[in-house]
Amino acid sequence: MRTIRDPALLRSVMDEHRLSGMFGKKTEAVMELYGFGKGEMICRAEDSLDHLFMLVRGKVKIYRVLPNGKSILLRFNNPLSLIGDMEMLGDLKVHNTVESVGETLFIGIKRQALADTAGEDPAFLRFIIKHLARKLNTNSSVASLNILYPVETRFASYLVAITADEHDRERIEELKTSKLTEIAELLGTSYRHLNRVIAQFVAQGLIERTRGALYVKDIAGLQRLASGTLYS
Amino acid sequence: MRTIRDPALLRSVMDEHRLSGMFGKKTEAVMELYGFGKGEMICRAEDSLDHLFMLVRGKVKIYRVLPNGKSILLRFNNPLSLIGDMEMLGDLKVHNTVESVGETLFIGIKRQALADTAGEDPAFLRFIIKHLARKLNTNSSVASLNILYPVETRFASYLVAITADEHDRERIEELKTSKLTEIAELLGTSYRHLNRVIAQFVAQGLIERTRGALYVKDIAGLQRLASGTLYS
DNA sequence: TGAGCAAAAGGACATATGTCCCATTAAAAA
DNA sequence: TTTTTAATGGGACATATGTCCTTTTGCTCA
Repeated sequence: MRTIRDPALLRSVMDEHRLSGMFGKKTEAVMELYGFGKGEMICRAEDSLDHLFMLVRGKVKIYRVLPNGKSILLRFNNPLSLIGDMEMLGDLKVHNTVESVGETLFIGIKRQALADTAGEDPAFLRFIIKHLARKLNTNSSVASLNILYPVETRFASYLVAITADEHDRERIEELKTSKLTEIAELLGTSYRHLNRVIAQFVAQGLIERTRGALYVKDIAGLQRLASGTLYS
Repeated sequence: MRTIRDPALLRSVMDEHRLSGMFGKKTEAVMELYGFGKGEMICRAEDSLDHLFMLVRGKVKIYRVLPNGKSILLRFNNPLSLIGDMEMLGDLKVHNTVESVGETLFIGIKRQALADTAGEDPAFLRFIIKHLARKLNTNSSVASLNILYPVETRFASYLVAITADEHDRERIEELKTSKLTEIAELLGTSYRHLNRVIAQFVAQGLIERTRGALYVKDIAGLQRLASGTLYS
């Protein structure tokens, strides 16, 4: 982790995410920029966090390691998202591991500063609340989805979500097989099983598979399969 | 839902949960008491909520109904817990159904009052944040637990949690079979399968079963099975 | 271009769990 | 107490998914 002292950049990323003027002056005054490199950990279970981070550039991967050593990928987060809100503001221990996927940039607020200034700033607190509420909501959805639907449905839902993200491009290049393992984890299943489901989708003409890349052929069909369930 | 105008009771329940003086005067001024009867719905999906509720007496059951009609029991909440925090403060739609298990009593704050006063009260906002963080944390734990462990482990974990709640009484009277169906839902499994696991636990001498009631015989053994995973 | 290798896909079998239905037991009514 | 009924438990089989390992594919380098 490196501290980046660059007021101009700070102002720029704040504009980028429409954060300027959203918090009180005091809160803004204690914000600093931090950079993380590829694969670097922002936090891991049992750490004590010293900062509240707002991801403003790059992507992070959030997963949880369980007592038996298994780990489950919880989600990828893109800007703007908060890291450490639960821990810093909810007095909780860190439970999830957060890893920088590529280069990432965060706005950070030190614990002490948080208590002194941001913690008294209603605008800031409401901002945190909105994010927490959104996280909780997504989390609940995904949790019920995972427990009530088979992988087939979840994967269809995932494909729909991803494809929507990717705008009108129907090709999902990110799905190179190195990523399939990751998707399997995200869906809470094994690579083997995901593979089975993919084969089935291909047989049904829903998607095509070439050299490890997947192409969505029939988004409507996938939506039908996902039957209203959606990731987030 | 009935409005209960009883300042003395309000003061009493606030004391009971150490809420007195926790919020600003303005916030306290807009709090009111509401009562719900057995089986009454506090809210259900797609409703628009008019109040933020704090459960101060009784127990509520929170579940989610999914597009395919299936429903999953998310959790039971005891005082002190918040209902409508995500919706009122996070601008989200209601997704979960909240049902009063017996008679329940809530402190309610009207939407408008919330925006006018509580929304500007840092103490109140921090209180909300703590609760949201806690909910999110519980939720994530349960979600990963559900996806990574078999019902056997989850049920062991559930028994340990319940037994701990019940203090040193090792008998779990609430587990009358009418409740077993509910527990099955909570665990995200079928009654049939839960039954199988119970039979197995009985065979292993971990619990005993008589006329629909379960008795924990070997809590240490259950803890071993739960292997560090815990509900909440 | 072909041998060797690594990545990806798939086969076989085991386990976890769901569904359907029947048997058994407890509760209620006669 | 006997009969009826509903609640509870369990059997049989189907499906979803995991694990392990083999086959296939595509790639690299000689």
